[in-house]
Amino acid sequence: MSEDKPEEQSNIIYLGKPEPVGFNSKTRFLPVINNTVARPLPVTSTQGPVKPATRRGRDERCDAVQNRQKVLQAARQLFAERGIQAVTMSDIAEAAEVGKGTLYRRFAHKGLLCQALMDHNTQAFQTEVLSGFGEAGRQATPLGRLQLFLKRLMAFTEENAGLLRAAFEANIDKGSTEFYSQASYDWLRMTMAVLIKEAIASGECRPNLDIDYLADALLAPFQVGLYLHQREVRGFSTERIQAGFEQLMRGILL
Amino acid sequence: MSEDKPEEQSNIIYLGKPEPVGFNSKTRFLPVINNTVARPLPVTSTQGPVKPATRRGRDERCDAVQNRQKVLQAARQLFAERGIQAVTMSDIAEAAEVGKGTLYRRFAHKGLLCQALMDHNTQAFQTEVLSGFGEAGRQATPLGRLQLFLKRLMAFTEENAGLLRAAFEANIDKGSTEFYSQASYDWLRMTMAVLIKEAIASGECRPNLDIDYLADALLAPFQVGLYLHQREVRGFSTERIQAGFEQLMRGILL
DNA sequence: GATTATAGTGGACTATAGTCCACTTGTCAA
DNA sequence: TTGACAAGTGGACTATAGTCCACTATAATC
Repeated sequence: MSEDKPEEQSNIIYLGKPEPVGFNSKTRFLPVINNTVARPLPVTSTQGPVKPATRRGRDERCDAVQNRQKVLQAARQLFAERGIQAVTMSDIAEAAEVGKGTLYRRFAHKGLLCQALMDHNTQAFQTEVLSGFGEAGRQATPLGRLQLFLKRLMAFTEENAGLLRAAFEANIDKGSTEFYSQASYDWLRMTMAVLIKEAIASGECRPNLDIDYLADALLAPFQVGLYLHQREVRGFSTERIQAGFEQLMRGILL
Repeated sequence: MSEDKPEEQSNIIYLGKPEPVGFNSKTRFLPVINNTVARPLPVTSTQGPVKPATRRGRDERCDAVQNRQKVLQAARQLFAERGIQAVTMSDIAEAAEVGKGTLYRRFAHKGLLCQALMDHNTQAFQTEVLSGFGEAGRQATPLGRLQLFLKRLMAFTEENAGLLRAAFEANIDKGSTEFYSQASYDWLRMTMAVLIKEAIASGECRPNLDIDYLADALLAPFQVGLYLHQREVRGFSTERIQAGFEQLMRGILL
């Protein structure tokens, strides 16, 4: 990773890692760290004052902070006006009144910019998961929480469909396998793995499962391209998808 | 679809459609139609003489046929020399000694060109599936054939990894949901659906499954980006993937 | 074999992504 | 305060994808 390039965040706090403990454990309700912007940001939000220092301990310059905000604001507005696909990086730079170098320094490509725009929603999602889904989650069994997680993932996909789609496309453009190395996917996978593990521990799932494989495999049907195809092109309802997935978890074999 | 644009093939012959009958039925061992090149081509191969006429009944011009061959040959060689990613469409046009207009008329983007280069392998795959996997298939139960199918799909993915990856990336570039509308994916899904249906009929799978949903969901873990990530980045063996998928089909619930 | 409609051709051209680097600004520490 | 230097900036520039269209070759028809 080069010195001056936008760095991909990796200090997300995972559920149950490195020593997975009970999902309900108080100690696990940790803050979620933003994982979508170019630089480490505080827990609060993309908007807030930037505290975390760079390698040498120097604060992010305030003109840089301003420019980041101008870029995000311009992108939000242009996306709303013309649709995400129709907006180019140059458009955004121009509307934000910054140079392309500045834009690309923060957001190496449109996908990362889209991820940054989803930041607030992403954090809400992560926080909810880490909090164990509030009251509903506390009353549920581990398997119930796994199902709550997937339901919440579907809702997240629905409400961020446009940005997720654009982010996916831009990320794939950088290499189709690298998508699965991203922190955001990693977080989904780790969360899924913990939830499966706990469902095994509670006796609701079979023992001796290949958890790491199954975490991937069970997330795969929710991959944004396929999910949106099912919803928009094939006309599947969310209920149908949920029910179908339920069948998958139960297994197709008699 | 505009008149002069490369058309995406759609006259694949599906297993068991529109009236699905027994997989073993002799009548179903139909020829497979090429689904990867810009124009309808005969069953035999991309190389063979071109017969099928255009809408008005005129044969494809022989200079066009030659140029198609020159393009494919040039692409094959350049891909081998420099790697697929490093070769641009202009490189290919230049090496094939044709103009860019000619190149794009046949292959609207690199993905379709990659698909055309896999054509031979794709046909071999489809033929094998339609033939019921030869002797091994005839001795297997419907569920056994479903497993043979997925094993063969994995082998196909392994042997065409580079082209599949490039084709996937280029296709996603045109819209992440459209990938799943392609004839090639459609063929996989329909095949999967028939195999599940037959396994239900034979009593090996639960009845009342949402076959159309499950066909997608069970193919999703084999999506090329995820599969190659598991193989190359995470170091999963093909055996591990097969075993994990077996667990998925059995269901994770106790 | 001449005619004609039209498929096919090629390369100039446009659009966009993304890089590069000389220059400017802000922060720190002396 | 100020000097040094890292961080940040912006726009010219390069690379590539993909379009467009005047022109050419050829298959079908007369």
